[in-house]
Amino acid sequence: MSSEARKACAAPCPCAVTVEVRRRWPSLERHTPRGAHVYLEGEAASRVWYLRRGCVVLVRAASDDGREAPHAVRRAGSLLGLEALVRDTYLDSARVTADALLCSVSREAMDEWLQEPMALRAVLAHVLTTGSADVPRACRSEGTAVERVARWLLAEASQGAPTRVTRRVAAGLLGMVPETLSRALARLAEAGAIEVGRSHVVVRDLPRLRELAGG
Amino acid sequence: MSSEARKACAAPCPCAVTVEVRRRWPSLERHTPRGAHVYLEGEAASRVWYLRRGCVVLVRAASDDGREAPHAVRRAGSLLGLEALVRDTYLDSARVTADALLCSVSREAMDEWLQEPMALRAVLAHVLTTGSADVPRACRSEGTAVERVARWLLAEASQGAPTRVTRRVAAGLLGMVPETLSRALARLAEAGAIEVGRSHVVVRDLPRLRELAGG
DNA sequence: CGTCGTCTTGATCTTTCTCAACCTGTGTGG
DNA sequence: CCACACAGGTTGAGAAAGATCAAGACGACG
Repeated sequence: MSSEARKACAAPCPCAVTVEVRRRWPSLERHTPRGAHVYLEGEAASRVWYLRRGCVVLVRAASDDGREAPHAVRRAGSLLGLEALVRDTYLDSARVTADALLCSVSREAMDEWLQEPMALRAVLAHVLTTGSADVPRACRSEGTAVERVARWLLAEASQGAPTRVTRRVAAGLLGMVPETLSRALARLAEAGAIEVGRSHVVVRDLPRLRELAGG
Repeated sequence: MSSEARKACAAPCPCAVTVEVRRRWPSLERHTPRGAHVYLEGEAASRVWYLRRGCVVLVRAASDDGREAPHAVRRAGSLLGLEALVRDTYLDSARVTADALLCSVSREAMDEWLQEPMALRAVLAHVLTTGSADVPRACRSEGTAVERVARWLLAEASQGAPTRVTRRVAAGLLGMVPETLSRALARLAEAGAIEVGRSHVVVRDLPRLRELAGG
């Protein structure tokens, strides 16, 4: 992979995968409404999806009490269900949180597509990049709730597109309950770092936010 | 990737990467003693390593207070520092926890090696597999300390080779302090599921352990 | 045999979870 | 067009889990 290609992959979007997919995949697109599931945890992993538009959250059953814990957000330009290449069942459920435009191929077609060295490289780069960009480990030893939320907001801000997820999902990503997230946001707001509304969060004072995220 | 190749990749070891590496990489091996670092977080990502023997833990600085949080264990047969393919610096530090036998190649050589479709596939499979096999998210919403420890022990047991890591590292992986891990192990022991010594943990009653991990 | 580092155990304190009530914007049906 | 139900969000008080601090025990190693 050339240094140039590496840079292209690291860029938020359009990344190499997008380019490759655009060029190669049959344009069998499907609109999927908010709330719908793309695939379910434990289901036979038979297809791989490409998310052209919208937003999808990956959730995994927390335990047998039926609750679920979201653990990653996938935005436009992402491949979903890649575990189909190495496993027989999906590891998590993918739920649409913002109306999505998806195209998919069967595992076999994906295998075939990966005969192309360029495609294979693009996918590898994609996996390495998204894997490392995921939400950092969410546990108490990573700091207090306020610090973790501040860090998450910083990561969001640096990504450009604001994540449109509900409080419940955001809290899940951060490993806390919605109430705690709400309180943390309130603290950050009263410190003047952000502005919080029922349905929006805007960063007001970036240095201050960084400061609150720091220690 | 054929169904057969997929199965081979999913197998614990030797996986496709091992086979490929054995065949292709120049056998420039280097012994690295326990405690040494393979690479450091933030360092220029110039090489990729293959861990032939031993055990390595990946740690990431928790915050600016100097503490570090381990977030994954890599055993024999793993590739280390793959972020070199998509980034300019390493995302975490790799520290040897059991005397290791490593061989490494420069980023450029790795790029070149990846010209081989087989190699590329093996690496993709490897990344997808290890990525999904990592320790599950460690946060309170994933259950109590006892449950998380029980789950971790089950995962360990199913992997065959017992992880030889210190309590400190194990606790870090699970997102708790060593004291909490110690107490959780004591609880599991008094429930008869395991036997705990200063330097060993043996599963005694698998069904009981599963039960304690469950809800 | 003594020292050091790791592990364990106990007491206390902080944080977050839980449960409950209340608020607010949205959508529905009369 | 308005009343109403409803889901998602906020806020408060109490409980529980884990972190912290401190002391002691065990094992490795010189």
